[in-house]
Amino acid sequence: MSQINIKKLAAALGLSTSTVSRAFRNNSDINPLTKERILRMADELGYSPNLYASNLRESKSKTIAIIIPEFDNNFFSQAIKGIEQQARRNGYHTLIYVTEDDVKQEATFIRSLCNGRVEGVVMSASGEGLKHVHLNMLKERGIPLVFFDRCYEDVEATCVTGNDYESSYEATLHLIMNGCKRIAYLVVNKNVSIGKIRMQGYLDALKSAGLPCEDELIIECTNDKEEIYKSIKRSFEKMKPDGAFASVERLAMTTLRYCADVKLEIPSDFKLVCFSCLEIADMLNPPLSTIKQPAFEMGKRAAEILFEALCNKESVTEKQVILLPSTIIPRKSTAVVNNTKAIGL
Amino acid sequence: MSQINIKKLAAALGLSTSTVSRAFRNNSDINPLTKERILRMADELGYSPNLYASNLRESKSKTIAIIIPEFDNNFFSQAIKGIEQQARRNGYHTLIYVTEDDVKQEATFIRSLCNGRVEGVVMSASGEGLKHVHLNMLKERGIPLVFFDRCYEDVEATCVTGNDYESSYEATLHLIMNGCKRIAYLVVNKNVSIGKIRMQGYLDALKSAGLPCEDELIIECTNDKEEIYKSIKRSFEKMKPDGAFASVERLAMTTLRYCADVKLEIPSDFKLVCFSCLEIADMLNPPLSTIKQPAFEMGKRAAEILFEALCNKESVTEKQVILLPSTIIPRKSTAVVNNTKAIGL
DNA sequence: TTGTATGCGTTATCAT
DNA sequence: ATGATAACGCATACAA
Repeated sequence: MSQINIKKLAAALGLSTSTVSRAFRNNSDINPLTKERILRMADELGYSPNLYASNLRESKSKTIAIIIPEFDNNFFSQAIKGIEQQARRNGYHTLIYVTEDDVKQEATFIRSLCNGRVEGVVMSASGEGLKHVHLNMLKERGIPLVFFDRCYEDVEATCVTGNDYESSYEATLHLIMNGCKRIAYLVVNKNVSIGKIRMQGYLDALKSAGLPCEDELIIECTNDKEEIYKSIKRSFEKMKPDGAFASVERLAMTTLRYCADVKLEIPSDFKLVCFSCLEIADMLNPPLSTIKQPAFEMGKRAAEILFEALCNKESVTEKQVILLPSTIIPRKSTAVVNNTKAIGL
Repeated sequence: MSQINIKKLAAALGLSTSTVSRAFRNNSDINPLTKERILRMADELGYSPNLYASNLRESKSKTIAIIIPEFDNNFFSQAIKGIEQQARRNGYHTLIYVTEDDVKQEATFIRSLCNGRVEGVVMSASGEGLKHVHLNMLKERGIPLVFFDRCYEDVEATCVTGNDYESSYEATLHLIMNGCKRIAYLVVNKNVSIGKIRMQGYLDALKSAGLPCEDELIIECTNDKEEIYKSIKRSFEKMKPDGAFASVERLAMTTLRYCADVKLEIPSDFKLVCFSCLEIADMLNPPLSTIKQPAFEMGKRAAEILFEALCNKESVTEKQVILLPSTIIPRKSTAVVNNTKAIGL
């Protein structure tokens, strides 16, 4: 099936390719009638300009990429939604890549984007490797990069993230105020930017309340569900925490399961708060206290910044850090109870 | 900054462009040492082949598109994950488009894909308009299409979906067996393929149990949260159902909220079951009985089929319908209770 | 194994 | 307002 191209269309109309080309571009001078005639015929023959020829000619792709570490998370769905919506508004296409928390994958993806495939990248970092050379390739190619949520500190790029330190501090303090004295911190990887910052908030809150921070109350989990459960079980049995602050929703869910299994009553025996974008946190049993990040906003904002950079290529691309405030929503899982048992009568 | 291209690289090496080109393609004959020399120099000068020139030359893009109606849904996150993973394995890139349930958007997206941007499309349909001409464009261009979950019946394309009719029938029967006599059916749009099929299962189950089906127990909702709540309230106040089958998770969540608001006890006064991929359905209050679709599998399978078609271009592209079975997971929200109130003592 | 020459489909420049 | 032509960067058929 011989593809239709501009030459054939021109021939069929008895016109030149330049005229036909003009019909598909808005600005050029062309007789409205001719244009109409061309478009009609194009429609009939099923012609539309070949994308790759145009892109080659104009050296632009009208495409951006989103790179995220995972997908199992409400946060990322919502953020992507914000990015995609913004891209659509700007007439851009959106490529999506999931690294599954693998920095090597991330590097591979980035490399595959540098040959003109995209004009910009919005990304949430996948790890905390030390050399982020792969990201420099983008800069060399003049491809702007905007981080959201998880950033690499050593990379010069604007980052749209949450006020994680403050939120973590507050959430921990919230647990303390409501009576917790032995608070566990649940984290996937305490060396990754986000795990680290959130931990700092936790540590500082403990300190400011004069509570000791015990290493074994910092529970580092993997991404594997079984493993998470085991880590929690091990640490809880030994350390007997009376509360926990989970840096990631998934860890809180496993904690809830563990508590149910060992009949640890929430909130009387144990309190729990976590970062989460779950819309139905209030319908859980018990209703879960959450730190809610503005995920959609974050994605949208990151994309907006990217498109600004794309418009004024000349604009100063200084590294900016934009913090969008999270909201702490206290629910039953951290409520104060008249805990007669604990008081002793 | 004058971009580096194959000519400059060749010049820098004192070689011809063809030799350089060969170094980046695996099959061609080339002296390994030359190749190595070229690659090293390329790395140094930051050269990689221009994507659009290559694509134009080879007329292939190594890209597929995913088109989905919405993003707020666990089902789609998981399905996309399956598709993206499969694409990655096949060395393809993945464009994503969200229609927000707008068939016009869908058509616009499709059109923008027909100029060579993608080699294939995986999509979940956004509506039930009658003319799906926009999809014929794909066929004309020889771009294979695979539906997942929601299909257009009039379009000749393979569809990977759930055994929705059977699941709906069973779920409704489950409610009946557990004592419900006035069962509501909650649906976003009863004319869309999936809403229609699921309704048929519901209706047939009622019929086979000898229960009447009352029109006003079929509650058609929009996508707007407020509206959903109002529709449910209106119908529930008038029709006093003692159970409901929700074709979409979101509707069930609103139902739960409504029940809480009006102190309708679940499962004693009212039972609820719904389609949902929520992993934490068992942690809701009450634990929610669900029909769980294999979302990840569905996406994966749809992508696999697409890539098969992409490999053997010649393969018979007959319309196939592949049904992946869902699992009904009964939980407390549909449990039988010793309902002394109801029995009258 | 390497080089030469041509064309992929489009758009911009220049001429008419 | 329209047409002729060159160039975008690459990959292949063919020649050496």
